[in-house]
Amino acid sequence: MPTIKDVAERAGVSVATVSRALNGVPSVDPVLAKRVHAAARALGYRANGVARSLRRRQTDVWALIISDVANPFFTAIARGVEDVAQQAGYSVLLCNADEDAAKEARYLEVAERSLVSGVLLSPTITGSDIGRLQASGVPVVTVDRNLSEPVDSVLADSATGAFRATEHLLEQGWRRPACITGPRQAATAEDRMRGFLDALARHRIRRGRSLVRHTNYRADGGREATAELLDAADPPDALFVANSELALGALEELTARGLRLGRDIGMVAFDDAPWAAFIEAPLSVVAQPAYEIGVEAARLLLDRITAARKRPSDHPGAPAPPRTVLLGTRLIVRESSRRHR
Amino acid sequence: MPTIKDVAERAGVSVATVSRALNGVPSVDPVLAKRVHAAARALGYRANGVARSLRRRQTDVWALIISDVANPFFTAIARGVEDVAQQAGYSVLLCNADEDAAKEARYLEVAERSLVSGVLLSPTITGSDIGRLQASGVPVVTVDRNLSEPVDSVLADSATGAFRATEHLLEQGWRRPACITGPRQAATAEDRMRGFLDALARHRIRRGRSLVRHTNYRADGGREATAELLDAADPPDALFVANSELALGALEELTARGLRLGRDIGMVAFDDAPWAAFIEAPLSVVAQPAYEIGVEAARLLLDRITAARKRPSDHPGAPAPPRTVLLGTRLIVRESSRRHR
DNA sequence: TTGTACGCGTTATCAA
DNA sequence: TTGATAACGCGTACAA
Repeated sequence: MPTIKDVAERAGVSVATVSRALNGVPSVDPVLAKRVHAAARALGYRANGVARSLRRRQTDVWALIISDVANPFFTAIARGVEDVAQQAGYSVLLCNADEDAAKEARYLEVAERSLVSGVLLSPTITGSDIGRLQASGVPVVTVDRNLSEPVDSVLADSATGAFRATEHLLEQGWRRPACITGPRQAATAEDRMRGFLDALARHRIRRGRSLVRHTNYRADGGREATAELLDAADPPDALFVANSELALGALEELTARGLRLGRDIGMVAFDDAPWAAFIEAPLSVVAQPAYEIGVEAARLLLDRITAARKRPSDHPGAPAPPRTVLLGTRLIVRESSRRHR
Repeated sequence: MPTIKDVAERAGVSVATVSRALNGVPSVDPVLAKRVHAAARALGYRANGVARSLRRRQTDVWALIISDVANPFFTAIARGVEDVAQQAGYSVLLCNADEDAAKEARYLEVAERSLVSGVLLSPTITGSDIGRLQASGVPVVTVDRNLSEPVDSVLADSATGAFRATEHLLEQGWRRPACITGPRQAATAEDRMRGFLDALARHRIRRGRSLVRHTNYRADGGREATAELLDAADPPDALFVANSELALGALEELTARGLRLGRDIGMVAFDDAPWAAFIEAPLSVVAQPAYEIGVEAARLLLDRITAARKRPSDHPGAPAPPRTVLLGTRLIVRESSRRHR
């Protein structure tokens, strides 16, 4: 691989001039600039990004650490982030924490070591530690889930979405809805359970907590929780499910038992997965604006990065306080939640 | 951020000793090593990955460039790759080319600049240019799709899978199957069409090509192609669809027209998407071993990397010739392809 | 076994 | 406007 030195030799100028010409510094003699570009092209020169980063103490990449690549909700976020990033000249490094706090921590460390210029994170647990990153001045924005410590974040209004979904089930005449939600430490899992419980309380249904199951945010968890609920002494007649992966698991179990949605059991799930409209009884869902979440988060990050550049380590003003963008959800009623007899 | 120098000062040794101690060089006095580790921990030292990479001329990250993050087939591959990578101490940088050759080229360039130690790629088109990477000695393995130039690759046997799927439709009594496949330059799109055409030929069905539609590998493409086929003079009575995204689009169009799978029209699609079993008429599919593809590809890459390390730029032997791993597919028959009357 | 000193490829500073 | 040169932080010959 040719280096800047090779280009300099071939163009008959110093490395400094090459660097300036290639980086578009205006004060370079156009004639020399032309020679430099020609030489670079002839040699197939490509700047060594690593050396550049070392010197600039910053890279043009962001890390996007999501909790589960297999979940279409998160990949939609990724697209939103990516579109904004590309536009602004950044590349995004997508990391899959796989709902595993240890994996997440590893990626957080990689991000730190690699001098990424920003991190977008959907924290596996509310206690995820971004302290080191923050300390080294790397802007962090959380998506989908927030942390216990305050930090820029873009969230959907889970609690309200869950409340409305549950209320909708109740209004349809289902008497005993249960809730299958994610791990206790996941912010969204708590919020959605909260919305569910509030709706039950509002309708004077007692002992709501006994109708809640916490599990991992994956299909297998959804299946197990469904089985457990149905095998209980007083089984539910409807399900509020906290994401589309869990819904897939619930569907499996219901199908295995020959239970038909909308007749034998009602269901609403979070996330409008691409398949939701096509299953036997099309699935009613709480749709989150996933792509927009990605876009907004990327904008927040961009803001922080440019703000940091303006205030380079000395401090003519404290950094802006953390901002939270809360986006609304939309209840899409299809067949699974309607009561047929 | 503390540097190696800070650690050295605090431990009362030279930077060389710190480097050696932290990298586990055995010749370091255990006492000093202990002091070094203590100092590092106390300062919260973390090696600057960029500086390290510059010096070592290599990083411990791989780039995995996939054609579409929203497609569960590719995310399953990603998991396979990741599991092997983690095990071997590598991080994987997931890049989403989004079926866009230009985006893919950008990521290829990022990979080159960032000195990743290996690249896994599902090429958007057979003509994707990996020449520069290869020239700089970065091992490349393609997954799912191959390139026109020979290179390590892990593929599923698309043609055979397509052949069997089509034959299955014919055996079920569907008379006029059509094929919706991906872009002309995508390797899998061609292979699957080939398998389809071979099956038609075998059953003496003429003018097979008029029953093929090329489109992008996304839901919107699937929908359009379906509409076009159904509106044609002599519409098909069954569909062979080349991936699960296209299938989603086809499903949309069929639903909109009130056509029921298995009664009005037959269908088999590539890829056993998580939802395939749950739609109204459960979808018959050609399942590809996606996770295994990822695992095998990662192993191939690992092989190349270690081989390259043993033969560091001098050449006591030519590099091993490109290897191709071809994995089998499995036809899963559900309801959508069975002929009901 | 330890420390000194150099080089990795860039960018940024400074003097000319 | 240009060029020489000093960093950036780390790993490693080489000498001690």
